[in-house]
Amino acid sequence: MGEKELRKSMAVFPIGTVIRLTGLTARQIRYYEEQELVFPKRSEGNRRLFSLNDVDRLLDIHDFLKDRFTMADIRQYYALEKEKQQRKEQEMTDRQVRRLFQDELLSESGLSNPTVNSHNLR
DNA sequence: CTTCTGACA
DNA sequence: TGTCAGCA
Repeated sequence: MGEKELRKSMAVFPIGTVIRLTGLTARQIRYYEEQELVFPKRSEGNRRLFSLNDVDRLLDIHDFLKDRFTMADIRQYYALEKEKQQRKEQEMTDRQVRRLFQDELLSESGLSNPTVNSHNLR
């Protein structure tokens, strides 16, 4: 995760700030969480802490609801989104594994190390 | 003063 | 979804 995504995922806003940022009511925000559409973190005092991503998601949820989608519809939508991103993450790790494997083969065959290379080439 | 959970005249 | 109660 890049530092940019990291900042967007930092849970730091109390519900009051989110209310001003989204125009939604506390009731709506808490209800969306109750329906497992958003998962804000909690402070030590059990206060909800939202991230910028949470704010975006709340707005998206509200739009979906406005377009008459059900809570279940929205939950499934995010479930699919999660699977897609997990596939991408898996592909990335696969690439990393392949790269490491290739590096090992190149290293063992002495074709990647310039120092050893110039030596073996006599 | 702000937020939280639970409940419903 | 609004709103009020009683806490923390």
